[in-house]
Amino acid sequence: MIDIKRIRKEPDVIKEALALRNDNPELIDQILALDAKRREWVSQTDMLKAERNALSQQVAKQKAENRAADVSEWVEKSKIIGEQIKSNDEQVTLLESQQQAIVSLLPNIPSEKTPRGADESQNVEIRRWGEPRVFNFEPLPHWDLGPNLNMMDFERASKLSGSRFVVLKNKIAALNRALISFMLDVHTVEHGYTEMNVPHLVKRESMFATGQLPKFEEEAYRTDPDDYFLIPTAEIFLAGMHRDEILSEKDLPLKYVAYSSCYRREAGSYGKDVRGMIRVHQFEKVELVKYCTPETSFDELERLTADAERILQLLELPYRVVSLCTGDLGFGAALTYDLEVWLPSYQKYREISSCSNDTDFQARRANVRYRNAENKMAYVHTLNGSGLAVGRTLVAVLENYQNPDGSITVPKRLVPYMRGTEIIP
RNA sequence: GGAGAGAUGGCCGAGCGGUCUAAGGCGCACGCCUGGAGAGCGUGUUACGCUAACCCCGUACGUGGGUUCAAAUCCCACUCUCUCCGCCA
Repeated sequence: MIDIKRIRKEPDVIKEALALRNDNPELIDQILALDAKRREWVSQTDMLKAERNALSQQVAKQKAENRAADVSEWVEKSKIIGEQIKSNDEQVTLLESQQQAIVSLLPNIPSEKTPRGADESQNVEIRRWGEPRVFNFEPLPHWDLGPNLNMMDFERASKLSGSRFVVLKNKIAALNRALISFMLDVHTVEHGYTEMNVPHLVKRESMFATGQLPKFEEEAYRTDPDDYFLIPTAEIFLAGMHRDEILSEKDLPLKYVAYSSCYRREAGSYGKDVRGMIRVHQFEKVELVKYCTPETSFDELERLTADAERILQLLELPYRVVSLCTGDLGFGAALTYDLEVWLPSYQKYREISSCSNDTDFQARRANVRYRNAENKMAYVHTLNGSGLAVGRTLVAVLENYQNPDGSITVPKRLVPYMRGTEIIP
C-alpha cells in the first residue's frame, strides 16, 4: 500500500512510477480528488463531534450539581447535532471506502536501483554463474526424460486433474523430496532461517495483506462455501504472519523458510509452456521471507538472493541473475532479482527464483511495525524470494544431468538424500 | 455439528452508562543509589488522524449495527479464541 500522505505530498513522483510500470497515472488524480473531499467532511464532522462532546460534558456537570436541573436545551441541541454527525459519518465512510478501493490497486514504487524499461526484454543481466553444459548427444526435454524412465506421468495427471498437472513416481518422486530436504537444510543450518510449516488455506484478508488481492483474484484458487484461498506461495503466510504486530528492533531481521505446495490458476498463460512441468497449477516451493528495518532492506535483499543462489551453486546448475525492469516488476516489489537456470530443452535461462524487496508495501497492508531506536513506530520492510522453486529445480537437474542412455546422474549433494543412489534408475 | 466461556494498551489484568485512554502490575526509557550490576526509590510511557512541528480537537476497549443528549459499560448480529461433547487422519 502506498502511503496516502506521500501521494498528497508528491503526486508527480507516484504518477511517474505508475507510468514506468505501464500502469494508469490518472488513478492518482482520482485519489487526490476523493481525498480532498473526504478530508473536508472529516474536519466538518470533527467540529460537530467536539461541539456535542462539550454539550454532553455540560449535561453531566449540571446533573452532578443538581439532579433536577433542566438540561432539555442542551439535550435538544445535542440531539440535532447527533443526527448531523450520523449522516456525515456515513458520507465519510463511503468516501473512505472509495478511496481505499483505488489506493489498494496501486503497486509499489520501484526503487532507484530498478532499471527502467517497458517489458521483460529490458531486464538487465547482473551476473552469470557456471557454464551451460555442452552435450555430445541430443539432450532430451524433461517431458521425454521423465516418462521414458516411467517416473513422470502427465497422462494420468490430466486424466484425474486436468491439464497442467504432473505425477512423479519412484526415484524422481524421491529426488523431488530430496531437493526439498536439501534446500531446507541449507537455509536453516547454513543461512540461519527458521523453518516453518504453514497452512495452505488462508483467509481473504491474508491474501490482501501480501498484495494478491484485490487485484489478482482470478489468479487464485478459492474454496466455495468458506471463502478460503489456496496459497499461491508460502509467502502469503510468512509475510502475513506478523500482521497487526509490533516487533522489536533487536529481533530484526527475522528470517523464515517454509516449504509448501503452491496453487495458481495460471489464468492468461494459455499458450505458454504447455508441455512439461514448467508451468503447472500445483507446484512445490521453498520460500524465504525476511522482516527487517528500512535501513537494511536493500542489503538484506542482496544476501537473500545470495542465499537462493547458493542452492544452484551447490547443485552445480548454471544460472544467471537478472534485475527486473520497471515494466516487468511484480505488484508489491520495489526491486526484484530473478534467478534463471539454464534449461537445455529451451536452450535458454528460465526463471527458477524471484527475490524481491517489498519495502514497506506489504507492511502497510498487513500493519507490521517495529519500534526504532528513537522509540518511534515505523513500518518494517519485508523481503521474499524462492529458495528455490522445487519443480523447476527438478526439471533443471533432470535436463542438465541427463546421460546418453536416458539415465540421470544424481547431483553430488543430493546423493545422501537419495540413500546413496548415484544414478537414476 | 452440539453446549458453555471469553475478546480491554507492548504484555497481564481491573473497570460494567457521563469525572475512562482507561486502576494495578509487568515491560520499556530516563534519573537517583552502586566500584559495577542487581534490588530499591522517583519520573515518564497507547496508537491513529489533523499539524512543518507542538498544542488543541477528533477517533479507537474483537468487527458491524442499535438504544441514549452521552456506550469499554446496555441490546442485536457476526468473527475469532478457549473448554467440554460428538466425528475424525
